[in-house]
Amino acid sequence: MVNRITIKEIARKADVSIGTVDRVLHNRGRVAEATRDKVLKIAKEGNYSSNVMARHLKLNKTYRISVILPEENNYWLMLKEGIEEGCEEFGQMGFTAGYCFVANDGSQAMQLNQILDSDADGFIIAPSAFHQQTDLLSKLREKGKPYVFVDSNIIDAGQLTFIGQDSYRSGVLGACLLHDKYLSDYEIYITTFSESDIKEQIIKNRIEGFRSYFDENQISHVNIHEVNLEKDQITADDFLNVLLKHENPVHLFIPNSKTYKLAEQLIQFKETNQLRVVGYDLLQSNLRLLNSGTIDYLIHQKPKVQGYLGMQSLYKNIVLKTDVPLHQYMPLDIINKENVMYCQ
Amino acid sequence: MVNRITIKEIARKADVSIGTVDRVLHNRGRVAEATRDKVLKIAKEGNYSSNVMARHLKLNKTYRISVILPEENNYWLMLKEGIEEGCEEFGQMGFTAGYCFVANDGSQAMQLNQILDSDADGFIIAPSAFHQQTDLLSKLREKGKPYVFVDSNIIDAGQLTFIGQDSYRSGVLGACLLHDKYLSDYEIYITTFSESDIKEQIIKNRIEGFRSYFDENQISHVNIHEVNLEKDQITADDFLNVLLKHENPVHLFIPNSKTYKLAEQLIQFKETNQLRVVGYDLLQSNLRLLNSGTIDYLIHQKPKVQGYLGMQSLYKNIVLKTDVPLHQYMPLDIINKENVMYCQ
DNA sequence: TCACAAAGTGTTAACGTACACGCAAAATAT
DNA sequence: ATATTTTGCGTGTACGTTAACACTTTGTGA
Repeated sequence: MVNRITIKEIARKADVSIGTVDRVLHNRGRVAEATRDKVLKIAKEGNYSSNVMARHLKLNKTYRISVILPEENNYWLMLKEGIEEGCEEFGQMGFTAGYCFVANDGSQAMQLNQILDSDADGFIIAPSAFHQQTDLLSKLREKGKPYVFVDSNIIDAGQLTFIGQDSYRSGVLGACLLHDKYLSDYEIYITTFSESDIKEQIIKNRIEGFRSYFDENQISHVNIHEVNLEKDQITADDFLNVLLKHENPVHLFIPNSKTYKLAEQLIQFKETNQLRVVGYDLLQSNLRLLNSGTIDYLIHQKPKVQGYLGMQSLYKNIVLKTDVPLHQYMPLDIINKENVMYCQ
Repeated sequence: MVNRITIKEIARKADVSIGTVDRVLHNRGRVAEATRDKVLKIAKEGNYSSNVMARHLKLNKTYRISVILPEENNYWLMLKEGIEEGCEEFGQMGFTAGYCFVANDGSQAMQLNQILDSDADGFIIAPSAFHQQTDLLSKLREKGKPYVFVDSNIIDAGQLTFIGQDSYRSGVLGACLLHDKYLSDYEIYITTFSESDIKEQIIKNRIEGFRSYFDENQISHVNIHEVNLEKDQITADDFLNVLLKHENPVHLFIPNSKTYKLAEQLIQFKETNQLRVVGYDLLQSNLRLLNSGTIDYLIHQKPKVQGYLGMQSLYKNIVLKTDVPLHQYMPLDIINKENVMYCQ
């Protein structure tokens, strides 16, 4: 990186003007084949790469990043925080971000069209923000605008990169946290709620991973139940009664961020049944339950870091023009009462 | 950050030349009091901050960062990796790093003097690299060079920032991971080795935190033992026998990265005693023991991220000239077999 | 043969900053 | 009164890149 060759030097070595070198390097034609080859050879030998500072100074361009998120809750605001941090760091390069929280009603299409019209230079998208079908992505592809997926992925959708967890493995981890070797027979309840399609898929993966742990390790003293409270039309109180009726001890795996929806029931559950509760995501409400000892472990996705990495990826793509890996898997963070205070 | 006022604009508004504005902003004198005030007022109103790109382009300066680490093992090489990543990202700004692994013999002073003479622009230092007393830090302070501590801290030593864990809280976490509510009386062995002063302090903090967990939660069915294998002159095999003789089940807390030194004994221990082993740091050898199920949890400090943050902090200080927090605490990462593959 | 396009190349002015230099006016010294 | 220094300020150039523009030379069609 140090002592890189400059256009001026290439020009001198090739005995042409910097204008010609520029035309060669930028493929804007009208250069004799022989000259072209000579310049390219020298550039390659000198390991030329354009000076980002100088280019940015000349172009004096600002880059607007449009961020598309589902709702303005605690979780997504943490992601936003990370993006803001990125703006601060890449602000010198002229990076700014604008946010759109997509409404879950008829106005989604209109909102997304507005975003398209605003013509940003890059996008950070949480796919679960798409409450209905959309052709936003294909339009972005047509325009050649880079977009990054955070939190959840869509396979082969032309994204620059995906930043998030491997949901299958996070399920395996959840299982491991609920595995008790010394306990004789015990029950595990997997509790879900109905969600949007994309989230549904993530939760399916988590559950698959969760079950695979017990299958692959041939653990048979565990009885796994799966309950979708909304689909099965069970109230939280009824569910609590089901849990308490068991003679065996009971563990709980809640493969979504909505643990808080069972808050009151969980507190009661914990009073009589000392077994573990594993949930997802450090929402404010979940944090309270963690601190009070109601939730034992949360699997955390570091939304703030996701946001930061999203900005960083766009910076690398747009400004540095370097490659970005297609998958940037976030660590599967285990959070409990004792390490939550240093959790990013 | 966007649409910042430029020197030229300030000059126009103040009805002076850019040279005068420059003299004011850089305090290089020979400006009339009245002019000075006028320029400063306009600069402040326009929220002036110098354009880092332009300045860097003009100065065309490269920054050399000198990295001082204890030894070239797995752990510190991960930290180096993070620094290299930072070099890549800030390479456009002319950042490069050079490494010095300090020998643990008489040549330390000579090595450190060489580093001083090489006259780098910033330093990343793992304080445990100082095997003997040194006045390197005071010399760096005299020269006004910024230095960052990673891994372990020295209080009030003039560092730009410290990047690492809160060792006390990490001990608390370790205790939590070894806390079994349903077990009747059981034993916990805290196993240490002799270390350099600075590391000794960290380990003392971890143990203090560890013990405080059981004290504060008034947990009395746990008997905690502390053994320094080197000081107490106990061989690993003898230690194993001590563990196996207990009638109560036994947990192990090894508050340093040297779990691997007990590898064979631990494997035997695990065969008869199914209780948990908690260690520190994802060394290659510890990783093997984790994957084989011998170690249950490792508390991980993300050395790679520490390295990256070190470079980032120096970049922010040297180039952006922004403030950096004095403490940047790393998360207390819980690593087990199931999440180790996505661990940074 | 001339006009005029096309191909191939060079020149130049920015972007915002830093800093050396120069020049006038005022202040001081001789 | 003249010489010299000091004070206050403006000018110009360079960093590396981009892109508009201008200039030659050759090719093409009427």
